[in-house]
Amino acid sequence: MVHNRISLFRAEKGLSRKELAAAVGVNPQTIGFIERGDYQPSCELALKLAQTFGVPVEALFSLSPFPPLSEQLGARSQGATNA
Amino acid sequence: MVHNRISLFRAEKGLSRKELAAAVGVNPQTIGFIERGDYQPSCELALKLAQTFGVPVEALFSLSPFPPLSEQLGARSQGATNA
DNA sequence: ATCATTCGTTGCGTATACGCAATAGGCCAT
DNA sequence: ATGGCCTATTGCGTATACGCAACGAATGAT
Repeated sequence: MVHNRISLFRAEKGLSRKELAAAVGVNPQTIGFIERGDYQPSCELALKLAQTFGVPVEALFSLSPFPPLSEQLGARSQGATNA
Repeated sequence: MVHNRISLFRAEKGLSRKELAAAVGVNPQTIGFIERGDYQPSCELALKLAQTFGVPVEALFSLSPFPPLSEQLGARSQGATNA
């Protein structure tokens, strides 16, 4: 299964699904389906999405689950990676 | 259209299509179809291929054509990038 | 209370990614 | 000359990615 962080990046850019869909040339529903994992994109769409957000494909899609943002940004209080 | 450099990396690793197919869990014909652009892989397969070769997806697949190896490796004699 | 925007979902259609089996040609052994 | 390995291709089947239209619900602005 493929995990993705599209909604995260979309939120950061302040884009609606409609806008993101227009940017990569698909239907807004398609973005929704992909975001919630109903289906995974083609390689081409993955490249376009990564290009739109200015990140590598691996930052958007992954074969293993993404860590929560708190962990990745170096949270201290709850004791994660750097205990 | 999506361009790819699978055959290049496969040649470097000395893998047959059968072996590469086994490594990523598809049929050997599927590798052949993808290599010659008959169809493009899913995002999941692209991730697995990139993982197998130890490169980012963008090194394997691209929305724009890949430059010839000679150019990328800094050829001098025929006058390319660094004239 | 209306209206716009966003999102979730469902249904139906088409294109295509993939599996599997079969065939055929090139090349390199023996 | 036979046999293996690699590759190309074709045909047929299924799963799924996508388009499009429609509807319902939630939010926010006026």
